Formats: sequence, C-alpha cells, structure tokens
Amino acid sequence: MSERPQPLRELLTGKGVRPTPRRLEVLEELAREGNDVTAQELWGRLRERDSGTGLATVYRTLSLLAEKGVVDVLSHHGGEQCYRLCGDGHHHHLVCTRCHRVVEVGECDLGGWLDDVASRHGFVATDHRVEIAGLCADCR
Amino acid sequence: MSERPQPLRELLTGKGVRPTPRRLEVLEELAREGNDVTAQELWGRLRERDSGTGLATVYRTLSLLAEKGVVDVLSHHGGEQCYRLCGDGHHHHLVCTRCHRVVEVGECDLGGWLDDVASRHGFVATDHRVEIAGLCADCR
DNA sequence: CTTCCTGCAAAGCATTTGCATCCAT
DNA sequence: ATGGATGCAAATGCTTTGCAGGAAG
Repeated sequence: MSERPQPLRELLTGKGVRPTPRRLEVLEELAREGNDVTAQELWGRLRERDSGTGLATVYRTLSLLAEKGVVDVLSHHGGEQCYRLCGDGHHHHLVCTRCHRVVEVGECDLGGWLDDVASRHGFVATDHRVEIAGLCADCR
Repeated sequence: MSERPQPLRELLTGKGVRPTPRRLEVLEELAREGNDVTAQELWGRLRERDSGTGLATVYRTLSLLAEKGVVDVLSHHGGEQCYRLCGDGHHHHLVCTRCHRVVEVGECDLGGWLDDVASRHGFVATDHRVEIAGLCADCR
C-alpha cells in the first residue's frame, strides 16, 4: 500500500549507506518538503509524526547524506545550516526572498566567464557557487 | 606620528557610527588582515597586541559594521562566520582553497544571464552571490 | 545628566560526542 | 556474537545578552 515505489531507499543503498528506518524517515521528510530545512525543523516535523527519532540521529543522518552528496547544505540562514534533497549534477539555486522556495537551476554555462575572471586575478577556478535571490512566480 | 591619514575613521563617521577607540582597533585589525577573519581570530590578535577589547565588543562591532555595509560576512566556514573589510559596490569573491586568500572581484556582467535563468523558472532576480573557489597565483 | 560604549560573566543555541543499549547480520 | 545505529544527556563552541561601571557629548 505504499504510494510510491520507494526510490528513496535506493538513494541510500546506491551510496553504500544502510537504509535504516530512521534514515528513511529523515529522507522521507526531506522529500516531503522540497525546500531546504534546518535540522531542528526537520526534527520537529518528525516529532509531530510521532517518530521517536532523536535529534542527534537527525544530525548524524544529515551529515552522512551531505557527505555522500545526497543532500545539499546551504549556509544562507545565519548560524543555522539548511539541508535540501537535490539532484546529482552540478547546479545552482534560485531562492525566493518572500516564500523561501528554492528551485534548482541546472543550466550553468559560466565556465568561460569564470576562467576569465579567475585568470584575470591569477587564479585557476576549480569550483563555484551561485545563489540567485529573487521573487518566484507566486510571490512577485 | 600616525603612519596613515586614518581613512578608517571616516569609514565609521561616514556611516554615522561613532569612531570609538575600540571600534577603530577592530577596524585596524580588519584592515591589517586583508582576508576574512572570524570574530574569535580577530579577538585573539587584539589580545596579542595587548588590547583590552572584550570578545563581546568584537562581536558587537562586527555586527554593527556588517549592518552598515562596511564589512562582508562570509558563511563558507561551517558554523563560524567570517568577516572581511571590503569595497562598497557590488562584487564577488574569489577564494583560494589552499591558503584561503580572498580576492574581491569587481567585474560582474552576469545581469543578462541571471535574468534569463530566473525568468526561465518564473522568477525575477533581485540579487545574487557568486563565490569562486580556486587556486591563487602563489598556490597553484 | 543622559546616552551610548564596554567588559565581564552568564545565558542561549546549534551541533557534536560519550556511552549504554538495541538491532540486524 | 559483533559491528553498526540510535537515544539520551552531557559537553562544546560560537554568539548574544544582562548588567554595572565609564566615557563622551
């Protein structure tokens, strides 16, 4: 009677992470909320669902998932880290400043520009992060 | 017998911030280290110079300066915030992954690209942050 | 005299860690 | 049995706040 074929489990097994019930709960919660969540928020929601998951486990799981590249970690929230389930490849984020919706942006043809800017300062660019703030379709 | 004409003081007065000795010490320390520093690091350096400045004052001053736009706040350091004295206008950062040197990048002709990407997702872009990681001239 | 600044210590929060227990293999 | 996973509580580390003393206008 599961509503979906549990692709979430594979997200774990695919990375060699044992799919324990608690980890799946965390993952489900992340999937439920497409946007980014703090560890504390996520824990709160689990409690509302009467999950006995401990806060430490939430942190441990999120760290593990981040390490394995299953979730993105965003630091745009002051002292608190935000986690977000996301696609595999290179991508950036579009964040709505009003409702905080986050959309993944796959397109990234900045390669040339980056190399250009970097070399102009004697650098070799190896990585980059772009975060675009704005208003989403519903909020503008 | 001052070595420089104290342009730092004006950085404060210009924003309506009273240039107290402690604030100037913090500002001088930020100017001394062109790169980004954590509040704790900065406090440590002040102590080495036998400044009696308290940690709380360092935090209060940095917050104030950030609020007034005199310093940039970078969150790329895990739980700790990094502060950096920086120019006024719109700019981005080039960070050396080996020595952590930070260079300001004034050029930013991404306007068109940003609008394009944003509108493709129904957004209107209002702001953006770009952080380029790489190796600087000395480290590569 | 009044307001703002500061140092110190205590408090607050997010996150991590130690440890005993539990579970699955 | 054996090693990993987990809950709980204590510990950590950064940052903020309360408060009393001080300096500046």
